[in-house]
Amino acid sequence: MVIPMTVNNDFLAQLNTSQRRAVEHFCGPLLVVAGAGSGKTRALTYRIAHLISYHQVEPESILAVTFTNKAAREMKERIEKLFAQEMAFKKHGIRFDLLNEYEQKQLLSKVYKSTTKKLWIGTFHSLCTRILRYDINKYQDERGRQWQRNFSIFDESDAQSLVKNIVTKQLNLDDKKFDPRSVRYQISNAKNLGLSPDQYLQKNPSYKSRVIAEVYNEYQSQLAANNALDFDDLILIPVRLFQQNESILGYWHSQFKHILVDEYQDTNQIQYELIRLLATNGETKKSEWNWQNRSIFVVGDADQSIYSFRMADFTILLNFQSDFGDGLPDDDTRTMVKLEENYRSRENILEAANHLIENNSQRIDKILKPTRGSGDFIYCYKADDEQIEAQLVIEHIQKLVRENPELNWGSFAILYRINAQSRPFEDRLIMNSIPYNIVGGFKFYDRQEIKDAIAYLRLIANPSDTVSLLRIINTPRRSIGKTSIESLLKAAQELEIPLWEIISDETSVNTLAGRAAKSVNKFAQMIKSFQEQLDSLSGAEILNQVMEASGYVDDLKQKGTEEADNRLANIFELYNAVLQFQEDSEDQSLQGFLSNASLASDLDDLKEGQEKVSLMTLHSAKGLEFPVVFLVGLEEGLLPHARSVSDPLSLEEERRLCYVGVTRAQEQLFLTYARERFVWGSKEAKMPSRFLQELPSDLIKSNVPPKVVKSRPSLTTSSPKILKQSNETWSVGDQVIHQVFGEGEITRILGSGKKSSLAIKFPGLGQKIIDPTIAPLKRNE
DNA sequence: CGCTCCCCCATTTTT
DNA sequence: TGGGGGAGCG
Repeated sequence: MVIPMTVNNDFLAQLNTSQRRAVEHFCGPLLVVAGAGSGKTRALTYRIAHLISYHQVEPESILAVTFTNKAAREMKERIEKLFAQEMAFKKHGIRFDLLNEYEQKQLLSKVYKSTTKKLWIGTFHSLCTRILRYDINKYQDERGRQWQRNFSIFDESDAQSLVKNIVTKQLNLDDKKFDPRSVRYQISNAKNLGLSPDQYLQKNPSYKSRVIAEVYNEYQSQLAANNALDFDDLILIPVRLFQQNESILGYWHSQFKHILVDEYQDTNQIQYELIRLLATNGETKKSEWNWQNRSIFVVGDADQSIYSFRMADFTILLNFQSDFGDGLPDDDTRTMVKLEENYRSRENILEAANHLIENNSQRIDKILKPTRGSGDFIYCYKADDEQIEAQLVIEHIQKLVRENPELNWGSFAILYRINAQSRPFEDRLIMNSIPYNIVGGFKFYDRQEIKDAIAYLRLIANPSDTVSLLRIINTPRRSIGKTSIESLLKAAQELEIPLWEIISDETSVNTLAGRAAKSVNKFAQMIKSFQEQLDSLSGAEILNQVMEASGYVDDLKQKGTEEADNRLANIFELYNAVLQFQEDSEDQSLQGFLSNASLASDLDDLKEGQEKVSLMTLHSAKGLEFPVVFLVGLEEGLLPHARSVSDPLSLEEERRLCYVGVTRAQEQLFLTYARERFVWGSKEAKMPSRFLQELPSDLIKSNVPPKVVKSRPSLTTSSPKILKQSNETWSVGDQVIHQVFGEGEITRILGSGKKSSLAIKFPGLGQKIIDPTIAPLKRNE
């Protein structure tokens, strides 16, 4: 598809110099250091559009890796729109938004078919899944284990129970000494470093590691037996495959000519290895690299690296210059661009953010340069406990909505360190019937009935998936009891074949299952019939039919409880999700939907323009922005989290987390903390977070009298005035309580004598002129 | 053999 | 504070 160059000139004109350098980059390596709100998504999308329309790059040879599915979707949509705008001008000679709805849709769908559909945009996990659906059958691990293309993706709880079973049942270990959760974590970390069980043991020689390596090894065997992979394998296996098979690597290397990585600071070793292999074809000598018609373009911000618990390593970003780039100092380099202009937040917010992050030692020097006005103060409130904290925040939101027509519920975000903090806010939002959206916590796909339904689908798609089989063989009740299952399972284990192979064979079942045989056979027959129709029925049809045929729906209908009704509704919602997926991706296969479902995150369905207050963790908030942000629970032990305070590096990550929170705010930022808080059912006294002291005090208005009273010289142009009236004396900087407007601070004294009045700034309400002789004011101590 | 009740344990962040 | 697992009962 060829698009006229005139278009490019249009969109390039909207960019600043640095953005333009990034967008116009064609071949070779480039690191884009992109501060919060500096328009990095714009740089990414424009560059992709530019590659295609100006440099005539084939869309299918572009690989763009994002951190969330949502980011991937947004990027596709934005690129789609860019091209549609171009085409509108070219074909109809008018602006895209002036076309009627039908013409718009038609253009978008045309662009989708010709361009965006062919782009490889997605998360590491989803892109790797796509690669594995082609090539996993060519892979063999160090112990000869193999997988088939229809592999299942095990979620964290599947993985967890597998590990737990190995630790406690198979190896009979003391689960106090070998906590299954921590063992699982160790295994995950090993995989993220690219280590096999043996390599892990070699690197950490100790008794404990020997045991963990043993569990790891057995865990891999069980995954293979289920023809299943965990999240980490999705990336580890392509890397191993590329390392062991030159021609497969060669194929994908020549497929992906232009590689873009968003949130590069959050990549871990194995992801880095994947990118390195694809970009360089595995050639380690830098001098041998051929960048002709190829590029590696990464975008990131070390100050927003908040995923080290997932083995993310921002030194990978810090090393980009020496890894891929020219390694020259900042002023001379041609392989790095810094985006420092911030288009999101008010100056006061940026100043606070810059000030805070300067307390970190490990970073690339970079400041956020304001492009908007200074804005209001940052307000900081101390509450007695988490209930009062929530009340304060919600009342404030109501007040702001009442008094600012440009704000609606969707303008607000409440950000916290841990999910458990959400409850009091939720309670109060419900009490006041304010619509809200909570991201995280329990996910849709974690619900029992959804996991059951998915288990049916997984078993149909992948008969080796014994974990799924065991989940649903007697759900709903088919009087297939423990003992019958036990004996079938034992046979399968002895023969080292998947349980399904026993269960799907009538004779074997008759021999082993006793009275349950009839039920087992009937069940197997049902699953078989769906397996036969795997290619002829769509995912949605299979789901619909299997939920009926299995008796799952009838079972719930018969129960008739409110809970059962809810579950039915959820299953229907799942059905809608399959339909939606089929429509969006044009992928009708069950397989496609299952992969998508496994990799879906809660954040992905956070819809914009919903006019709902958003509640989420700081981690979930990355990449988002809101006019008004409440950063809550700023207490020692919470932010920074108690588990991080003893380690300087973790503490820096907590500070980055706080920085991420601060930089989400466009217009106004509120900070809150509680004096005491319920933790595990008992009240605990809390100290204000150390990060509060790291913010510039002259930008912050607090409801706690500061120890040293500082007035802002910039606000009082003349020498400080004092207003004396009746028996009260008022001066600039005084904290007051107004009967109607609440707490405020005197910012100015106007006039003199009888005619004088006070300018008082009320948090969130702005500045008001008040005559203290008419409106009673109280001093706020 | 399945269900319910009770006790104990756990909370950092997530693709 | 809630969910999961184990024990005991119907």
